[in-house]
Amino acid sequence: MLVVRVLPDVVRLDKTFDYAVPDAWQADGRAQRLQIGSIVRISLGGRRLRGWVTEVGVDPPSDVKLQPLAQLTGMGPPADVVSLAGWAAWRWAGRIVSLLRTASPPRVVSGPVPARTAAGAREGAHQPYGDLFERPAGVTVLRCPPADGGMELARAASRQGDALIVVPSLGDARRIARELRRDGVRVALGFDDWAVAAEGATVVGTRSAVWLPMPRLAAVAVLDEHSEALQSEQTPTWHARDVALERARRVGAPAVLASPVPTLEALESGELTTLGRATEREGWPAVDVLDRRLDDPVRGGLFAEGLRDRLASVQGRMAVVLNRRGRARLLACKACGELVRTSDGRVPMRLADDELVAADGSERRPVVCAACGSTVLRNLRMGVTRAREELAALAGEPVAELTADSGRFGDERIVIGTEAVLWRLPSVAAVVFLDFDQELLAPRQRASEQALALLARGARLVGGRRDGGWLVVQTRQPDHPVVKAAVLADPSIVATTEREQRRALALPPYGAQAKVSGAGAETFVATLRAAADTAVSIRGPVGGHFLLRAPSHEPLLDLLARTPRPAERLRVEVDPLRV
DNA sequence: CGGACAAGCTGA
DNA sequence: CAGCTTGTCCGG
Repeated sequence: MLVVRVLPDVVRLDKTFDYAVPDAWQADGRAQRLQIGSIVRISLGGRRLRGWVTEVGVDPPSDVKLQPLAQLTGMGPPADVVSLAGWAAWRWAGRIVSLLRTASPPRVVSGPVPARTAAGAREGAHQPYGDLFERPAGVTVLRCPPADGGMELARAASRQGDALIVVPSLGDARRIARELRRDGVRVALGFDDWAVAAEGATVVGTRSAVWLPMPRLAAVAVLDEHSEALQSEQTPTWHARDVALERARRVGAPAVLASPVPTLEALESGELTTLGRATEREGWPAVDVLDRRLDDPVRGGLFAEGLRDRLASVQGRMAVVLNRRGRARLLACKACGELVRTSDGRVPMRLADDELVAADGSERRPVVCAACGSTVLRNLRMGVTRAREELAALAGEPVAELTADSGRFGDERIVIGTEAVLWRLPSVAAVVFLDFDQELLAPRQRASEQALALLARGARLVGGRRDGGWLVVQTRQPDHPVVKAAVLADPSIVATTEREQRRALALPPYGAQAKVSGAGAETFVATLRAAADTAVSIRGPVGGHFLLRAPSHEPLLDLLARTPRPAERLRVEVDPLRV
């Protein structure tokens, strides 16, 4: 009698059960189609449930009488993806069921789709990036300029055979898939083409594409590796970059992580390649830094002295960015214009009663400017709507307003809004960051990295130096490494300073973190504390959550994996992007 | 997870 | 002691 082990599709259950394969299935071929990952229906405790086969040909336990499988629903993630899901469940302290759901076809796939013969891939005249995948299997980090859309890298990957090409957005995926198909490459575009991928194809898709079946994976490329869109916001908070790298490692395929602003995680995982100073400089636009400390401190306002000239001189559409959603308000000195910050300059301070208090509570001092000793401070906050009116007055022309959830615009030349303008406008001649200090001083561990990524996004929108594009950055910190990196088109400036700081503080990737929250957090953390693992430190509760830290992932993840979870809801975020 | 069943509490 | 809540266990 053939017995299979099945994991029911119930997250909280997290346990396998054995089932007998009905004899009739041998005759009609269903038994032969059963394999690891197959999706079946089972009855369990009187319920009908979906489940995944995790083992075929199990020794039947003698003490229980087995139920028969109720139905073979269709194909599921192949064995290597099931195994990858198991690894990811450990790596992000989640349940394998959540990951198998992500890895399963959205519609029933009863059999593989017949392979259409693809035309031979056309050889391009020039093949940049050609050698990146020829290196002995390993990880290469490609720092390419923002203007690079990644198409040539995708082509280079697909020349290796079936390539996995991961991008942050659906739009990117569609664009790359279209071009590759034009080249004659057999392409599966995301999960809608699950069955195509299962037959063997180059896969192009957003983060979930790392879970598609790829029987002949030959190369991996992750484009815009720095993008936050590559990490799942639901738990487990798996990161497509890390899953893709693990997948490449398992089959010995070469992998390239490409980004104009590679994360430290990427830089730690592979060898950095750049296109050379001259090419990189060409691929960044000119950056105009308007030092707000030089403005007339009494007039103040949202616009630097030189902005009106910029608005007038730029030909074509301009995007004006004012990030204002739930950000901490900033204070500046009315006399010298310096921002009010903690003594190490990293955290903005706010007025609380008659004292200055750091946004993270780490420091308090009397209401005095640290730079000039003045006691008169000014609030810098202003909303987008009022900013639009003032900007229209300054520019002497109509200005459109655009935010993530609202905003229609016609042919106004200037569009103001939150970060959304960088994602919703097709292309512009210039991008203005009205309040870049908001980004530089955001109370987040990755503020610098994210601020530079924002500039890179703006840079892609306006194109390279030769296209005449401009970035205009209003700031009180013109010497900040992020600003310098953009001005000099050299992201390594940020990488170097960030690396030092994160090493010193043992922050990722030089240490592991996990955020624990939810109703069951208290109980869970109590159990963790009882386990007394000296490598793992536990802080909290702060704002309803606990923060676990360890020098590396292993002790932290092993502890999380072996600690039983409480019945109440529990959210464990490993390597959270925002702490 | 959701159902089954046992133990504990309440009101008549 | 029925009727209801709460807790624990188990499913193949």
